Amino acid sequence: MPELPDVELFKRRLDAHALNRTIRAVVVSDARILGDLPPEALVRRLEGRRFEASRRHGKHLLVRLYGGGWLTLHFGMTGSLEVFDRMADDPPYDRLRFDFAGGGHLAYLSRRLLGRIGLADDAAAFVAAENLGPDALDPAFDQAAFAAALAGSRRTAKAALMDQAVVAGVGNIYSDEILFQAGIHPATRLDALDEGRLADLFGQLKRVLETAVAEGAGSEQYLDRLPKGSLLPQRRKDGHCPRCGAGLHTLKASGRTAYFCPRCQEVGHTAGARD
DNA sequence: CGTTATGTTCGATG
DNA sequence: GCATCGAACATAAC
Repeated sequence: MPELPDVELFKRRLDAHALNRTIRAVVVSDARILGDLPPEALVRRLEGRRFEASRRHGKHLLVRLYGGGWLTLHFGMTGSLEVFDRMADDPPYDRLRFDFAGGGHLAYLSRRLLGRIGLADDAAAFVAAENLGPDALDPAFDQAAFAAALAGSRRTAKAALMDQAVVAGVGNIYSDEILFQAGIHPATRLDALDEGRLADLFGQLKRVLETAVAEGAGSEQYLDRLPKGSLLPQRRKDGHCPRCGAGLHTLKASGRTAYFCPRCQEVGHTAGARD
């Protein structure tokens, strides 16, 4: 369930329950989540040590270890972090678990195993190696940076928002909300947007994500915490536009489904008009 | 049985 | 070079 707002929730959970606590054991119950990293290498690196601080960059969570080095977590489509006290409460799809001295557990859950956990020496180097653009909520990521990242691009607005190299943190779900709030049809080509529309898009990108984080909403859970007038609680077949009541439409873009209001989101100059 | 699913990568194609 | 599409990964729910 991970887009930027979800990962922010995971970060807060980890910060509240796992920082500064001695890691008594690391239990890898499905090594596939580590990719090529041998489980013993991770265990050796973490056991007996403590997490010092965490940082989120887009959909990635980076956790600094006392003494240097970072644990990196990415959640794929079905990953999450959960905390619990009694092993009887260990949730399903627990792939890797931290047991802390004095009690308490933190588990990385993932049904489909599409995410990854790893180690990194340096956070900035990791972000660069992953080819991630600026985090969507980084204050240094401003409108000028957004415009620069999109300059000359002819892709659709939806594709650009979801490109982690352009801006890190937005996925299929929240890109729909951002485009809805900006009144832009998902298939609108970027080169059809004038400066004002691009500024609107950037403003909604920030506002939608800030609001989701402030309200503690995710991309699947807690959608009812989003303000009235949000698309996401209605984002389903038979959903209706929260603004005008029209039935929502969908379109497919490289395997993903976009939901949009056919009346509130201008078609504008769209791509893919050949079919 | 078929379709769809919050992510990302890779090869093929236009 | 740019952009898109479909398949792949793994595991479900409907």
